[in-house]
Amino acid sequence: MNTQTIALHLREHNLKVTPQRLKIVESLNTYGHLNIDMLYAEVQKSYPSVSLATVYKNIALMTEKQLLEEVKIPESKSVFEVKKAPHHHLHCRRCGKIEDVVIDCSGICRIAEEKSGYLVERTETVFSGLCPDCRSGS
Amino acid sequence: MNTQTIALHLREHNLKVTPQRLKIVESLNTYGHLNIDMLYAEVQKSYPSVSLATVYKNIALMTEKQLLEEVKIPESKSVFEVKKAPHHHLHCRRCGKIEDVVIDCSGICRIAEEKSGYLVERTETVFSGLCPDCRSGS
DNA sequence: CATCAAACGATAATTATTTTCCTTAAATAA
DNA sequence: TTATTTAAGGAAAATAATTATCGTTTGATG
Ligand SMILES: [Mn+2]
Ligand SMILES: [Mn+2]
Ligand SMILES: [Zn+2]
Ligand SMILES: [Zn+2]
Repeated sequence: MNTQTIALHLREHNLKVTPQRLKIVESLNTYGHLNIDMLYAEVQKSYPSVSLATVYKNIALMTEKQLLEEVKIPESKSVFEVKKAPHHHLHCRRCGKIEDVVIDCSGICRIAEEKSGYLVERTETVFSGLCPDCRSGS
Repeated sequence: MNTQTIALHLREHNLKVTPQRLKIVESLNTYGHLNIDMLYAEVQKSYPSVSLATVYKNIALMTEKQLLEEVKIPESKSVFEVKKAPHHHLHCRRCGKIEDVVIDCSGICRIAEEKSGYLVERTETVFSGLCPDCRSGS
């Protein structure tokens, strides 16, 4: 996703296109999943005078507008990502890496509905363990 | 789980059996999943002079000792529960109810491993939607 | 009951997040 | 291009959440 596309998305949501916002979204495009502190550090690289409040305000705003999404990971800080098609997450307990994985969960989802009587609209799964690198002791 | 059993569990982990701790665990037994504020309010009912710090300290301690477990729910505060066999959660976006559901996830778990090369040790799923009550407009 | 360490409550300190308010800059139209 | 409008930025204050400190109390043990 390039700058033009990001700008377009911001405008679609009636958000002004500012360099700080572009940088936030670009950082997320580059790294996938970042927490507040990492995001602040990234933006600071390009805009040393950026305020932490600006990062907070923009993340909150863009998350509200469904441009970004918060992912809650067991035993660690929430990370944010650019919203995309529904998917699930892998989390390495050793190096902290977070990766996407697309899996069809309709099966267990249907079972959950049958067992509980709930109407399930959304399923979020986090698989925790060891990534390939950390598995092989490297 | 009765008071004696809870006391036993506390002692097993070298934790002194205090009325505040008993009340915390009893509250979780009664309500299943509670966040910090609800837990503090519950303990206050029996011990009006309890300190919020005591609740925080005990939750942290008992979670470390694996007596309790934190559950992170999308778009809402973390809740705590007494640790039990692995299971998943249902969350009603309307009334906030949180329920357990036992589902075999070994299938999608294996698929996640194959797709990613990760070694998956733990799978946490939160199904969000509407509980039976909220479904039927009540 | 006496002893001792752990836990408690009160409160201070720290960390995280949100709000305020004035200045700056993006969007839009002249 | 420039002027106007308004949202967004930065700095700092305010608030919320969590953790640490410390003197006192209490549970465990003998
Ligand atoms: Mn993702
Ligand atoms: Mn549960
Ligand atoms: Zn790893
Ligand atoms: Zn409900």
